[in-house]
Order: sequence, then C-alpha cells, then structure tokens
Amino acid sequence: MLFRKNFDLVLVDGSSQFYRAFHQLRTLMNSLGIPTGAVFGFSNIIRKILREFSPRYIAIAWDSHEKVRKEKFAEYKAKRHQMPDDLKVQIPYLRRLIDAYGIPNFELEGLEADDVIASLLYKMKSLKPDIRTVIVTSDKDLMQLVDENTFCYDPRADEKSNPFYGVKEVKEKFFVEPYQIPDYLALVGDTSDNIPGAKGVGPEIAKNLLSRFRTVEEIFDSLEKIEPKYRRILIGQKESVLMYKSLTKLKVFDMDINPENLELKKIDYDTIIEIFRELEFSSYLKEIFEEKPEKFSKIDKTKFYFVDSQERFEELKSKIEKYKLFAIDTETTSTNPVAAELVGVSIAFEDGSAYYFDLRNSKDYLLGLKDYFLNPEYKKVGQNIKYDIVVLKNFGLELLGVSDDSMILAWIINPDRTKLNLGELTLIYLGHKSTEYDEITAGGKIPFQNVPREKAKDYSCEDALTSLKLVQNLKPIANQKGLILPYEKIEMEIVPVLADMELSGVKVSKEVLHSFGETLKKIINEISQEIYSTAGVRFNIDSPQQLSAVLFEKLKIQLEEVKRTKKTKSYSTDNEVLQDIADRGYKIGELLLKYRTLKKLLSTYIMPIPAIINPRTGRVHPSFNQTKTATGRISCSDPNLQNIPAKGEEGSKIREAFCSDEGNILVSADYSQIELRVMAHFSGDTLLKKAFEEDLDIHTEVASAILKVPREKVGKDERRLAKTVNFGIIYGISAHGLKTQAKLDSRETAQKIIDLYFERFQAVREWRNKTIAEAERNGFVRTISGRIRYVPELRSEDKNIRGEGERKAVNTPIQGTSADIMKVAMINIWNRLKREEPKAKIVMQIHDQIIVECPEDKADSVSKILQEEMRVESFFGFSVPLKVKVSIGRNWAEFE
DNA sequence: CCGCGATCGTA
DNA sequence: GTACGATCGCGGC
Repeated sequence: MLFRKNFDLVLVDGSSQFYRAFHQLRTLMNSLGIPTGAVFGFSNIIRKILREFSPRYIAIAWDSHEKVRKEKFAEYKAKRHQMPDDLKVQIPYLRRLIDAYGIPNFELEGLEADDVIASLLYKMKSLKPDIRTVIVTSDKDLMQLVDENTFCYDPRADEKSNPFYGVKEVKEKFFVEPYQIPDYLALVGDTSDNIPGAKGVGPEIAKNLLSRFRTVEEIFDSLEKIEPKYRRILIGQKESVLMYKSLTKLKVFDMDINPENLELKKIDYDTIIEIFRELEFSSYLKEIFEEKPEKFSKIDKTKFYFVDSQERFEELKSKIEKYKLFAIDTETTSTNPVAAELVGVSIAFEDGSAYYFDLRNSKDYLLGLKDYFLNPEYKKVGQNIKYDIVVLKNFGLELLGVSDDSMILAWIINPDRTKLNLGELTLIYLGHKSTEYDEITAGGKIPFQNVPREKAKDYSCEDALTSLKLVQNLKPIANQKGLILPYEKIEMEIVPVLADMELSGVKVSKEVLHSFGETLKKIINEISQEIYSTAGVRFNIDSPQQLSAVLFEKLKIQLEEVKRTKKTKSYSTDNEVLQDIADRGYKIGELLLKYRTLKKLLSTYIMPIPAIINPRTGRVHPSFNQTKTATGRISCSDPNLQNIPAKGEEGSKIREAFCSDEGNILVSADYSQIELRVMAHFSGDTLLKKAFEEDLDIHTEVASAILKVPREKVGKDERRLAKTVNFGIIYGISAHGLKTQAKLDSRETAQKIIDLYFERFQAVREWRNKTIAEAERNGFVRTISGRIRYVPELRSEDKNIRGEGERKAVNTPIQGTSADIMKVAMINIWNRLKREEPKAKIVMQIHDQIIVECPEDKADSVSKILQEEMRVESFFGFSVPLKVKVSIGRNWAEFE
C-alpha cells in the first residue's frame, strides 16, 4: 500500500461533490417521485470516507456566492446556470444527513468551497504542524494544496486506479510542482471553470516553462530570456494570465477556529435511518443494520402462537370474527407454487398477534378454517398472495375475499421498482429489519420443513404481520396518488384469475417437441460442420467474441459500415450484420443465420420445456407475474409462453406442441390493433377513429393519408411503410428509429415521413405534445385506469436520456391502457366462465390475446362469451370500438 | 455461483 | 423508437 490511510483531518469539497452526484444520478428518485440522486451519491461518499479514514477532524466546505471571482472575470463559471429545482429539493435532506453524521460544515461569505478548504487547512496546519490531511475532491484546482502531509483523494476513482494524489502523483500527471498548479491552469486554461488560459499555450509549453520558472510572474518578468517562439506567443498576455491565476489560486482567509470546531461529533443513527427510509436507500439501510443492529426496531414476537390446542383455535376464530380481516402467509417446500407442498400457515391480525399452523403435526385445525377462507366477507391480505392462493388450493382450501396485497401496492405506487420482496419493503416502509429466509434455513440449505418449529413459527408469523402492516402503510399512499381504481378494480380482481391460470397450466406434447428436437439437432450439427469448414477453423459459434474474431479478423470480411455493440463497443454479430454478410455473397452469413434461428428454438423452447412439465398434472405451469412490468402488462416466466415463436415454419412446429387435453379444444381471442385504437381514443383523431368505426385496414388508411393517394392505389410497400410508422408512433417514434426499422436511406427521409404523418394526424401530434408536457409537469403519465408511471428521464439535461423519457411518456399510456383493457376483459371472462362454463379455463394471455381451454362441445359457447366480455368499452368510457377475433384449434398452431 | 452483455423470441 | 424473459459466454468471486 502506497499510502497510510489513517488521516487526522478530512476536508470535503461539498459543493462540487454534490453537483457531480446530482448529474451522475439525475434520474434516481424514490417511489413518491422525489429526486434522490444527489443525496444518494453524497451519502456514499460520506460513508466511504468515514469508513476508510475514521478521522478525528473533518469538515465539509461549501461554496458561498461567487462574487469575488465574478467581479474579476464575468465569464468565470459562466457555464453553470442556476441551481435546478431537482437539486434544490434535495438540499434539506442533505443538511439533515450531514448533521446526523456529526460533520461540521463551513462556508465563507463570497468565497468558494476550494478557498474554504485552503483556509481550513492553513489554520489547522498552523495549530497542528504535523497533521495529516486528505482533501476529498474530483477537481484539479485543489491539488495546489498537496504536500508531504496533504493528499487529494478522488472518491469516484474506479477500483483499479489509485484514488490518492500526493506530490509524486501530481508531478506525474501535470509535470509541475503542486504549488504551480494555479500557474499551470492559468496558462493552459480550465474548461470546467470557463477559464480560457493563454492563447497558443497548451500542456507541453506550460510544462516546459514551469520546469524552468517557478511562477507565471517569473515567466513574464523573464520574457527576454525565453526562446523567441514562446516569447511571441506570450507577449501581450501577461495581464490576462495573471488575472486567470488570481482566479485559480486559492484564497486563504484567516478563520477564527479551533481544532475542536472540526471534530467529528456523535453519529445520530436514528435520523440517518429516518432519512434513508424516506429516500428509500435500502442498500445503505442494510449496511447500517450490519453496523448497528440495535438501531432497528424488531417486530414484537410475544403474541405469536402455535395453533396446537382447541383453546388457541377458538381464540383464533374469535379474532377472525372480530377483525374480519387477516393476513395470511404459507410456508412450503418450493418457490414454485404448483410444485410446492404446504408445511405451515400463519395468520396475523391488526392487534399484532399471529397464529402458526405447523402442518407436520396436524392439518385439522387449518382445515377447520375452511368456511372462513371461503367466505369473501372475511378479507384476506398477504405479500404476493397469488402464491398462497395456488398453494392452498392444491392443499384443498379455496381462498376467497382476497382484498389486499402489499407487493402489488408497492408496485402500483411505483411500477419501475424491481425490488419488491418483503424484507426490502419492511426496511423502507416499516423501518425494521425482518428475519431473512436464509437466516433460518442456513442459506437455503435446510428445507423449511426441517427448520425448528419455534423459528418457523416466528418467521412465518413475522411475515404475515409485516405484510398486514405494509398494507396499512401503503394503501393511503396509493389512495393519495389516485391509484385506488386500478388497484381495487383491476389488480386485486385479477389476482385469483392469474392464480387459476397458474393452476391450470397448459398441455404440451412431449412427443411433438422431442421428435422436432431430434430433427433440429441433426440439422444444427450439419450446419456447424459447414460453418467450420467455410471458416477453416473450429470455434464456439455461440460466442459472439469468437465469432467476430472469425468473421472480421480471420476471414477479414469488410462491411460498408462497422456495427458495434452497445455497451462494449466490440464488433456486433447480430442478425442484421449476418444478413449483410449473406447479402455480400458470403456463404457463411446464410449458414450462421440458419444456425442462430435453429439453435435458439432448440435451446430456448424445445429442450427446456419438456423438463419442466409437472409430473402430477402433465402440464407446464408458468408464472404469470403481476408486478414485473412498468406499464401494467402481465409478464410470464418459467417458462415464458409469451414469446413462443409465431413466425416461420419452425415456429409453427413449436406452437403445434401447445395443445388441448383429451376431449378439449383451445379457443383463442385477440384484440385487433388494440394499441392503435387506444391511440385513436386518446388523441380523438377523427381520421383514425373513422377508420376504426368503419373497420378499415388501418395501415392502408394511414398509407393513403400520408402518401396522399387513394386507398385503392396503396401498394404493398406503401402499406408496409405505414405499418412501420404506426408501430413507430406507438413506440414514441424517433427519426433514427424509423430510419433503422424501415431501412430508409437517411434520418432526414425518416423525419419527412414523420412530418407527413403528423400533418395528416394533427390530433395525434397534439396528444403526443400534451402528454410529454404533462409528464414534465407532473413527473408521471397515467393510463386510462389511472395507473401511473414516473418519467424522471424528462428531467435530464442529456438529450438522449430526455428523448428516451419522451418515448416512455408516449408509449406507457398506450401500452398500459391496452393492458388495462385486457385485464378487465380477463376478469369479466373469468367471472362469466365460472358461472356459465365452469369447465372452461383461461390458460394463456399474450398481451392482446387470450386462450381458453374447454370441452369441445363448449367451444361455441365459450367463443361467444369471449367475444362479449372483451368488449369492455363501457368500463372505461372508451370512445373507439374494440374488435375481437376468435378462433378455435386443437393446438396453438391452428389459430390464424 | 452470480451478474452482465449480447442476442433473439414475443406483443 | 416501447415492453418483456431466456439462453449462452465470460469474467470475477
């Protein structure tokens, strides 16, 4: 280690670190939409320096007004405009936080943070000559203070580089002594402070001169001794250079302070925890928990009981009757609810009591609650309660009257939030650290059924109770944000629908997949051999790294433009590139395309799916995830049946494997052009609405409108272009995106087409502008049901990030409203089928399509129900007719 | 063993 | 140009 890390004094350049953190984390916010990035970044720095240096003395220096330098030079820091509102709102949090950390702050009227640091350092050195100091900064200005006992430290330096700057490092970087830094910057300029420097002088000349002279003053005093080529450059610049130096040279003000004023005070953990909870910094909260577990409240476990006697059971029943609402949590053998076996159940009440059923002993008490479970008058709440519904149903208990779910609440409050586990939510919203599953199962090594009963009881009861408390905390937030309608009428209503879909699963033919798989394996093998012989080398075709080496280094294939990957900027080998290679006549291009397609099908769909067929049901039971998308869509996983191939001969072969059970049939219903209809509704565009009212082909109509030709004259290519434009509009469109997608020759051509579109569909343009403007004002967009999504990207100064925000702001109401419509339809269908065709089961949902499996002779009846129940216009006051297409088949390939 | 990046399947 | 999830390779732990 090069440096002793123990310093006596830490001086932090507060203003610049705060600004930097703000710009770097501009889009970070809590679930209430409050921007938090600057505080997050600053907190990180504070925590890091306290941890690394454990200083006795510490101070954070702040800029005051910049009038001293401004008076000298009006352009100084002219590039920095007024403080943005998003930064302003974070200041009170930061102040409280710094106070809570016990760190003194200093500010000097008229001076900048840098000067304050210089003044503090000067004073402390005069009082304690041997003091070792570290200055926390990312700016080079402060390096002028570096000496044998004073170091600069860049808290944001990456892991590998040395974050410390001592005398040696400063010399290596600038080739001047630390005290010469102001002279150096005065000569070469400093773009970050808008100091131009001497005209014609760059680092090389500055280095050279400052190796021979100590200061710029000396340089200008000795101009006659300097070579003519330098003299000519410098002449006439003395005044400005000396002025620049006076700007970069730090000012030392004699501060009336004692070392005690800089002492690190006692840390107020309670306040820090309070702030971190409010700003939702869960990772920091966890770190604090590791340091000071006693600062976190623990849940009261004194009222957690086993239901192991008739007395307890009676007590529990009377609580159910009294409160008419309880939280429920199940403990099982698997995270997959269909495969899971129930081993324990807990039930918690408002009074903080909770009851645990250890099912290893007896199942009778639990079964004794059957009537309460079935009675929807008794409300049930939980965390991801869909899971418990599925498990309990397989156990033989149906749970009706499910009214609340803490996970769904947290998600609907901020659907971009990805961490929704109970521990995380508990830490932030309740401020206590719950027992983690890994703690009682030794990191998952002990199966739950083997966890000692006392531990199991406390764990399970705690989960049920925290879920109840979270619901009580989160529901008012949802209400305040106007989310009760989508929450109660859509999300909570669809929970049992999705639970049933998971229970039903879908039949898949092992035979079809197996035989097709064998065929594919042979073909893939043959293609691989051909690829190897064409390339002249055996390599891993699945490795983009190796593949690009073969294509571009070994075979030296040259393309018109080199396409690079997004993050690592290496050579891209995606389909577009391979197609390009094929088009240029390279046989390997075609081979690779075929290889990719077939390998994808084999490894993603054909091989894994038979392996996850549930042996008990003979079907696959995917998860229908309700809290995984930011727009309100449902997602599907394990396996994801929402991306089963649809196109191509091979895709169709895979769809063939998804079929109805013996004696059953599949009925599919899909919305026609739902997203464009949603856009017609939102914009109120008369032309679009008319097209849908008259049930015309929308792409042809749009082509006719933008190309100004009669619809009869619209050709295939025109229609295809219009279709691409239509999709583009839904995705928030950009000229670049349309150019790529429609393979246009330039961005300008794409822009012209977009302009033509908006010229004809002015209402769409107006809606788009209005939506973005409102999103900027409110911070979020809404779907038709009132669901929200924040768009913090719109606050960014980065044009690309802003553009991204604009597209999200436009796309989310469209995609999200379509999701709202589909969800309401599913709820209606499920309720109606339950009454009228109880043997019919919803088995799939693919965003605009729903698939029901039913006995063959019920196909017509089910078709009619789907057709009727999907017309949900009246639910939302939707102003455009919805169109539903129904088809019937034995398997998924037989639909249109 | 985990996370990330590249790739590719869907709406 | 939007929204997802699964697979594989690869590098780090």
